Amino acid sequence: MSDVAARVGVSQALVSLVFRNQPGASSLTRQRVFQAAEELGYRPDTAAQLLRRTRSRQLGVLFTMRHPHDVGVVEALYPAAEKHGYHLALSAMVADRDERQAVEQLLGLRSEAIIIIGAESSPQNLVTVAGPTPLIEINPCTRAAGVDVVRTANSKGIRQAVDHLTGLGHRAITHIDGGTMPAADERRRGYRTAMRRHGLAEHIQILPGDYTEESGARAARELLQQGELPTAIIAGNDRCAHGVLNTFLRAGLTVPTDVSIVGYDDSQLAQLSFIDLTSVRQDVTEVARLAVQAAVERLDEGRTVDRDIVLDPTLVVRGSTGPPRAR
Amino acid sequence: MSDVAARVGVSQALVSLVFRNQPGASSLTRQRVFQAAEELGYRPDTAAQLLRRTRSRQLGVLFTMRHPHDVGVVEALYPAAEKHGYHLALSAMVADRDERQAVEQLLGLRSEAIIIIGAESSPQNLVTVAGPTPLIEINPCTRAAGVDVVRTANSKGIRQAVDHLTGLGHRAITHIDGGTMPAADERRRGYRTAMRRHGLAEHIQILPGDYTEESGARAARELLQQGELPTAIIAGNDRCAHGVLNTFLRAGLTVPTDVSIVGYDDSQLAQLSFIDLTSVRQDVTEVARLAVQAAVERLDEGRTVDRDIVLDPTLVVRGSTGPPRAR
DNA sequence: CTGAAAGCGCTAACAA
DNA sequence: TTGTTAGCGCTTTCAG
Repeated sequence: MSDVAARVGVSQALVSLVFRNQPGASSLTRQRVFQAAEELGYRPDTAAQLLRRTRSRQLGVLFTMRHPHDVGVVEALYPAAEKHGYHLALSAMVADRDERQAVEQLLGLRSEAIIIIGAESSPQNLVTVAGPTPLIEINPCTRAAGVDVVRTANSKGIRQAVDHLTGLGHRAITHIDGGTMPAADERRRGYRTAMRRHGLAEHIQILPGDYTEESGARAARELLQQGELPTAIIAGNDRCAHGVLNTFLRAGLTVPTDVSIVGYDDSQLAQLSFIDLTSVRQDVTEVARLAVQAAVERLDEGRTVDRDIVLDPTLVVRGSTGPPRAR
Repeated sequence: MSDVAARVGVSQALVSLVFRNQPGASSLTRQRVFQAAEELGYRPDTAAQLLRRTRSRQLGVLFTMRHPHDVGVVEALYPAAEKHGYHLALSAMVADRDERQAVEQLLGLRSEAIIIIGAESSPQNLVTVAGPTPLIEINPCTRAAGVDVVRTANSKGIRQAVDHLTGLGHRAITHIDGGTMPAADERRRGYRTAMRRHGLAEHIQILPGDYTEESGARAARELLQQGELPTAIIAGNDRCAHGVLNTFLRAGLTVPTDVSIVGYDDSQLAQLSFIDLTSVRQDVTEVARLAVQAAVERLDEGRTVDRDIVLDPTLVVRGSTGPPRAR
């Protein structure tokens, strides 16, 4: 930077102003600075900026790449953050690298807040690691004090699915749950409640799953072996539904004539023409927007009380659900 | 850090040594430093380290999250980098955020080299942006001078697929390509060559695709409409194969009895029990290892000539391929 | 084994 | 509109 300044014949501070688009430099100077920078191949050094600035204007993002829905959220976070003048620092949660380590990395880079997407473990220990840095969890497993949460009303989503199916005439509706995965608990409870509300308590059947395709396939095989199939299945998420769907197709059943299937997330998977899955939509753009907003409220607007932001999901009806075959 | 030093009653420099695990501090001092840090909640500041250190020991990673294979590579990069004492800085390529911007971010953070996974555009402009920073491309679309490349021998992989299918008795083998996507060109050429080598030039049929599920589904529908199905299909990648497979299943065909299908990547998708796709494997662990090694050679061992590292792929035979039905 | 001092590249507060 | 100064938190070098 001093090279650029020397070349133009001005002070470093002025060059700094120009690069930050701050007022206080004549347009002639601006031009000359940019030209000199171009010629010298100068690029501002983020590390030095980070060190010197009072604010880093960086949001840390903790994510896994294994769930299409989470991927969608990350993608949506970029424009959402930019709108408020923030940058994103990414850190992946992968095997052999626990969440704690990932958080440490983001903190070391001076992230002002950390957005965690679909963490599988409790945020409690992260709170102690993060200290005063605001934490925002998207679709967490469990809540913790001091953490903002953005999530969709899972029970409501499941209720919509059950309403839709009963409206079509279904009574034997089975749920394949997500075990201890994020939001699974709420979806399970929502299923029970909705079934009771429709007077279908005796048809309540919950099979264990973990949001993976294989868990869906396993559950489907189990149902096939039992011989007594339900007329509809609500899977814990789209991936699980995918496993159920394909396993049934392979077994020669037709969907939705033999069985109706509902997923959760309305991820790209559900939208594929040959999957064409009725699914409960969580709007990733909206989720991302609200997560960033929560961070901004903490950082720029002085909010200190926790927020629990709940979005209403919407059921997207596609070709995997229909009336049950008359029996 | 000065707080910690003051608390223990030593100089900052000593505390620094301790945190970097450098020799030159007594074990008593070490203990006391760590304890004081714990009590004060001290965490070394990455920005300051980055600024001061002569080497950042950071590798930038540019990636998309949409292809399961790429995700696998990113995950494998963490341990590979750590083995050489490097950290990873992640930057996603998403819509509205071009590769150039992503590279700028990584460069600003002082990445010593940048590993690019499956970029869809030519690396040529990135070379000018990166300047002297080594670039390593994993499965690129096109090669560029000054860039190391790690890839699998795509033509060899396709040849193995063709060999496998002809060995089963197939003659009408169609390829659904990846258009302008990474490695698609080579796979297409490999297909043509292998078919000719088996004297099946007249059976060469290439349908357009783009590595997405939908492109596979589209191609499959087209084949169904034509009425004249090949006995086997080699898809450009696993996602495409997935679209083909499901579309055929939906249409009432059985795989592999009616049609055999081969994918490419051997991603998690192919490994799912209900997909069970014969696929050409690219070993992500090995790819990641070699990419990091290429960076290390440039950075620590003074290599300046470009390298083109080609891995041998291996065909993983699963349930989606079998002998053709006698006609 | 330990400490003092310089400075990485930049920004913020002030002075001109 | 521009320049001066001080220092962010750490590492490095050199001297004890």
